[in-house]
This record gives sequence, structure tokens and C-alpha cells, in this order.
Amino acid sequence: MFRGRFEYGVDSKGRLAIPAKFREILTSQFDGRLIVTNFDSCLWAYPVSVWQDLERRVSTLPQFLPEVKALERVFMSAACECPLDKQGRIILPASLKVYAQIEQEAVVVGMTQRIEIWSKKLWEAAFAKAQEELSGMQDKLAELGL
Amino acid sequence: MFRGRFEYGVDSKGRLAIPAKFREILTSQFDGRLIVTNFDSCLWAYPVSVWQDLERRVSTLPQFLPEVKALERVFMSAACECPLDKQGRIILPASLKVYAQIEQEAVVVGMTQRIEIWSKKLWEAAFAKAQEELSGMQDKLAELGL
DNA sequence: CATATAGTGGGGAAATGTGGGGAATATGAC
DNA sequence: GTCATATTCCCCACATTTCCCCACTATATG
Repeated sequence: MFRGRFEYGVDSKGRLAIPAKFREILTSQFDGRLIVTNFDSCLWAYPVSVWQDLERRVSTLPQFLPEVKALERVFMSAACECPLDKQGRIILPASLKVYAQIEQEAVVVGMTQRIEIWSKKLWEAAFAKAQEELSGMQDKLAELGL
Repeated sequence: MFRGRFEYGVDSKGRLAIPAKFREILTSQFDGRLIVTNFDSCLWAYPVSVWQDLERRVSTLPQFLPEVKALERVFMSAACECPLDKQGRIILPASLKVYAQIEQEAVVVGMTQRIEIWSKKLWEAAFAKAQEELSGMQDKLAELGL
């Protein structure tokens, strides 16, 4: 599945490259389309069928639960299908770019089941924070058998 | 399994040799491919099947849990399949080289189940530190049955 | 000394990422 | 409704990086 970190520029037309390795997975194992939404100050992108599965699971949850409503409003509502052009680039909708503070430099991160897209600046901060959290968590990881 | 310490230079094309002894294990016991990721200021390299097992275990955990996200962002996201060329060298992705501060001189260390790749400078520091820590940790090792 | 194995270096083809022109579509003003 | 302007999207071209192959040197082995 999706693995690795890649840095790309966003060009003057707002286009962002998707790594060839990810494209290969998207076309061979899925139908080639990407659904992008916002979370954690970055963008989460899923292959369509993975997204639909998530949607299905959420739709079975009680619709009056606050956490379900919040998830739907933040996470589900922003979802947008972003087609890849012949060179394997996507155009991020303006609202998502603003949300994730993506301007020139973006980092595309493989997260196994999904892809994350960050502004370089926010990625570096998030990475440092995650690293710190992780160092305090190694006992917990051991409990998970890792 | 993987044993021993080896020092190699990184050439002008960014290639790093993998010791013949490790290659032998990789091809005879595994499928010859290596997955490299970052941790503890160095790089961890796994045979593909070992890594996939890890990936599988992590991907069953809830994706919205902060600990899981931290683990994925630091450890899983950086993972990159590095194919060995005919001479048994790998090319380290830029992001990993930056992370581990690998420039000219690198140390390749056998860690039984995995391989670690260090910049020579950081290795020497880490070795000294581990040596120091170890002397105060011998009770803990005893508890683990050693 | 011959031979095999290991590590190093570099040329060249192919894939990947980047930039930009121009057609098609949409938006808005008159 | 028509025209002008702006936006989206498709396509092609270029440059860089990556990858694959072959050749050379050094060290170990018989």
C-alpha cells in the first residue's frame, strides 16, 4: 500500500504531483480516482472504494450522536473527488488548500491505507510532534506486540 | 540473521552498499527486497515480508487514535522499498538521508531481525550512549530472561 | 599465481516531475 | 442572447532524476 514521503511544488496552476508509486497502486488495485478531504490540518486522500467503505461504516452509526455529526461535518462534508491528469497531478480545491495552508511546497505522505498531503511547514511541525509522542509511547508499542 | 557492523561510503549517485552477508540472507530467506524507514535518528531496514507483517498489524488499529497516527506518521509513512541493484547497493531517498544525516560515511549494522543504517557520526554517539545506558539496565535485562 | 568475491565508479536509456500553450467550458456583463 | 473574460482541463515538450548495465580495483581463497 501507500508508503514513503515525497516533496513536490505546487505549480502556478495549482497542480500537485502524486508520486508514481502511488499512481501505480491507484490504477492497479483501485479505479485510479482519489477522494480528498480535510483533517488534522492536512488533507487525507483515499482511493474511491476505500472511501466508500468508510462512508458506509459511518452511515450505520446513529446520526444524532454528537461525535458522528462532528465527523460528518468536518470530515465527510469536505470530501471531493480529484481526478488525476495524464501526468498524474491533481488540482486541489481552493477550500482544501486554504484549510491545509498549502501554498508552494507540499509533502505527500503514504499512510498505508490513505495518503496525507501537508504544507511543508505544517508537516515538519507535525512530524516533530509525532516523533516526540512516539518516544514516550514505546512501552505501549511493545504491548501491541511491536 | 543479520549480524555485524560494516562501514561504507555513499557514492556521488547516493548509492550505499549492503554487506554481502546480508544480501545472502535477503535472497535465500526472503525475496531479496528491502523496506527502509526512519527511527531513532537512523534508518531501519526490513525484509519485505517482515515489514508487511508489521504493516498488517498496525493497519488493524483504529486510524483516528492519536498514538496510531503518530506511529504511522513517523514510522510507517517514511517506509520506502529500496531495490538492490545488481551490485547489491540501494539508493536512499532524499527524505531518509536528511533524517538520518547521512552524507559521505555510513555504518550498516545487523540487528538480528532488521538492519540499521547510521551516519558514522551519529552511530558513534549512539553507540557510546547505549553502552552507558546498558550498564544501568542490566536488572531490566534479567527480568526479560537474559 | 590464478581465481573468485566484494565494493566502487560511471555511461546511457527510460521513467518521472515540471512548465506552458491552447481548446473547451464556465462566468458574468451588457 | 451575445460577447468578453476567466477558469478548467487536455495535451505536448523539456529537464532532471532514477535505474540498469558494464567495467575496474582490491581483497581474500585455493
